[in-house]
Amino acid sequence: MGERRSGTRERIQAVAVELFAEHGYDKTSLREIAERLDVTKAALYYHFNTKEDIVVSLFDDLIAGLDEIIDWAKDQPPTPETRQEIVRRYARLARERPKGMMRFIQESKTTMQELAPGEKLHGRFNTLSAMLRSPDASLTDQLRSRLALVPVSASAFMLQDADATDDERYEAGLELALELVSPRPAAAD
Amino acid sequence: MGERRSGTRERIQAVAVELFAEHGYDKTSLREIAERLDVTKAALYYHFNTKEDIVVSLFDDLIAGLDEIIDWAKDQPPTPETRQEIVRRYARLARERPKGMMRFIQESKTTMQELAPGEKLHGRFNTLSAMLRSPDASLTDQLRSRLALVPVSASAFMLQDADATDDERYEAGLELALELVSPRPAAAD
DNA sequence: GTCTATAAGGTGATAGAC
DNA sequence: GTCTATCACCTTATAGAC
Repeated sequence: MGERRSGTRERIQAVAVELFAEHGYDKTSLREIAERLDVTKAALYYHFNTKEDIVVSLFDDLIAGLDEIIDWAKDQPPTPETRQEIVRRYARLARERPKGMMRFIQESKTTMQELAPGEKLHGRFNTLSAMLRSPDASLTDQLRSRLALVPVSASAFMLQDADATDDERYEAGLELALELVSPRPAAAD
Repeated sequence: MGERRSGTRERIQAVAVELFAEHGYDKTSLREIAERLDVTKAALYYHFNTKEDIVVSLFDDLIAGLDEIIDWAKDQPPTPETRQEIVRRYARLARERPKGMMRFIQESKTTMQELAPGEKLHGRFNTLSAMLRSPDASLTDQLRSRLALVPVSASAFMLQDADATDDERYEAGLELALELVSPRPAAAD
């Protein structure tokens, strides 16, 4: 689809996701987005029909990325190695999103669920989590598999006070996630 | 302070936290809260000066609970047993809050941070997390300690699709949190 | 302690000029 | 592709009666 016009659409997305992550979707007004871009609200409506459409366009991109991982994983054997590779691919995906994207979806679940593609995204995360555990997993293991992707998406802002570079935060998130999907030796006490 | 009048204040809090958890703070209007209680918006203003005051009253209660745990823990040796007991006390605290409270603070961080006591709450969680690790912890261990309390507050809704009772979800959250703060044996592969 | 009525302001969205 | 001007709506909050 030929949408190589002036890049305004992409600039709107970039500014929007940043503001959504910082103040939340509801508290971010179109006026605020427009001001930051030095255009008027009306200009936004040339590129997106509604405010919700902005966030939908953001989610669709992420959903496509998750689908790629799911499509790959469903043909793999359910081994620890596969699970670790899922985590690595997810980490790469998260890292490639615009700043604020993962924080937005992580900290605004309540908002998300009222949006149309929020349901879709939720479903993809469920699918991915299910691939990180065996079908007969205990309740604790189910919870572990659902928690496993959190450090990857959240390390950036969960460690924001820590003295570290973005790369180090990323590595820490990946390491913890890998640990959560790897076989655990008998517990010590 | 003698506030034993009719319990309307408490009913407002209970309804508010439920709606905040479900739709988010911003999307929940005072009209909605009032309707659910079969009173008018103006009646709410007799009990709370502003909408924000409702959420502040909710947070203050939780902060007091966290302070109790912190006060106890700061006189204990920094052993695995102490960390496990912190987790157990936090789990008990979370369990005793009104339904929706933990989900609200977990899924509405963006909203929270703009509210006055949100900062305070954030600080208490930081303090508690610091008590769950050694001062020279690696970045991954720092992340682990920050993640450790999540399953406790989030098991109820992270496992909402699972076939289990509330008690079982609670136990699973506690078990996983305990695992995250307990010494780990050498990794297997 | 709760009501009716209303004020003041921001919001998402649209029409039509350029 | 962006503008000005405007609309209808909903919000938080207040004044004053009962």
